[in-house]
Amino acid sequence: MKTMHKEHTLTKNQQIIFDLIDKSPEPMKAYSILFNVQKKGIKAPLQVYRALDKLVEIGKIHKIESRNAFIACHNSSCRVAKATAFSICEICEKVTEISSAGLSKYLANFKDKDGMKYIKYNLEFFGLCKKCKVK
Amino acid sequence: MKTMHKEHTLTKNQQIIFDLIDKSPEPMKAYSILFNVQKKGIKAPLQVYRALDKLVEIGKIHKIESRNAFIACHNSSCRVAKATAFSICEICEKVTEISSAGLSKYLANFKDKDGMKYIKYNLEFFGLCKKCKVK
DNA sequence: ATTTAAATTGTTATAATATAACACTATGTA
DNA sequence: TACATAGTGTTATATTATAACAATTTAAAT
Ligand SMILES: [Zn+2]
Ligand SMILES: [Zn+2]
Ligand SMILES: [Zn+2]
Ligand SMILES: [Zn+2]
Repeated sequence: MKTMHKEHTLTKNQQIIFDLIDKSPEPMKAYSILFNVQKKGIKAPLQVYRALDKLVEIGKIHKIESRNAFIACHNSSCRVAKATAFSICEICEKVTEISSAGLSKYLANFKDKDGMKYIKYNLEFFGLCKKCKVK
Repeated sequence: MKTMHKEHTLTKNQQIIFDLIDKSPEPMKAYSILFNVQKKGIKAPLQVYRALDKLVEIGKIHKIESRNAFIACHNSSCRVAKATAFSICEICEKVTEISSAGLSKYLANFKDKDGMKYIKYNLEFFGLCKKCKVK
C-alpha cells in the first residue's frame, strides 16, 4: 500500500526547483530561484512560477505570503498544503514551519460567528527568533 | 479621558485613501486605489503606498497578504494591527475580519516548541462564504 | 518668534513580482 | 492508434512595490 501523501513524481523542472528550495536554509523568492537555475536550462519566470504553483498545490513547498517567498515543507502532517503555520523573525527573516497538533486542531475546529468552519488556512506569527532576541 | 486607540489625525492623502477603502465593500488593491483617487490629485503609486503603510501601521486598515489588498478595520479590539484574522471566500473573494475573543486569546497564548510566544500574527482562513456555498 | 527635527508630499524613474497567449512536446490511457 | 491531460519554451506584458531627491508642512523646543 502506498503512503497517503506526497507521492508525486516530479517533472524535470519541478525537481530542479524543489531541490533548490529544499536545500536552501531560508525561504527563496521566485527570481532568486530563476537566477539559480538558469545554468540548468530554466530561463524564464514562467517556468519557475509554473513549477512553484504545482509544488505548492501538491504540498511539497509553501508560500510565505507576507514575504513572497517559498520554503520546502518538512512537516509530514500537513499533507496537502491546506493548513499551514509559520513563525517569522522580523529581524533576520528566519522562517520556521510550526507543527503543533494543538494548534492545528484548534484552528481546524474553529467556528466563526456564522458557525462556519475552515479546512484551509494560513497563519503567520511574527516575532524575534532566539538568536535575534539575545542580541 | 481619550479612548485607547486609533486617535490619529490623518493627513489629507491618508484621509482620502482611508475613506475610499472604508467605503469599499471589498478589499482594494493599490493601483485600483490609485485610479480612484487621481481625480483628488493623488497621481503616483508612491503617494498611495505611503498612505497605505501609515494606515496599516496605525491599525486603520489591514493588508490581506494573500491578495495584496487592503480593507478597513472594523474590529475595535484589534487596536494596533498586530493581531489579525480573516475569512476569505475562494469564489467571490469576499473578506471578513474575524473578531473572536477565543481565537485571539488562543493565538496570543500559543507557545511554539521553544516556548516562544508571539504578540503579532496574521491568520487567513479560506473557504466558501454562505452565498457561494449554496450555489 | 525662531530654530530645529520629524513627518509628509510631489515627482521621476526603476525594481520586483506575476501572468497572458500561443505553439509545441511528453505522458498516460482507451 | 487516437485522444486527453499535463508540462514545456518563448516572447511580451501586466501588476505590485520601492529608490532617490527636493520641497513643504507640522509640531515641538528653545
Ligand atoms: Zn508543511
Ligand atoms: Zn532572527
Ligand atoms: Zn482589525
Ligand atoms: Zn463567496
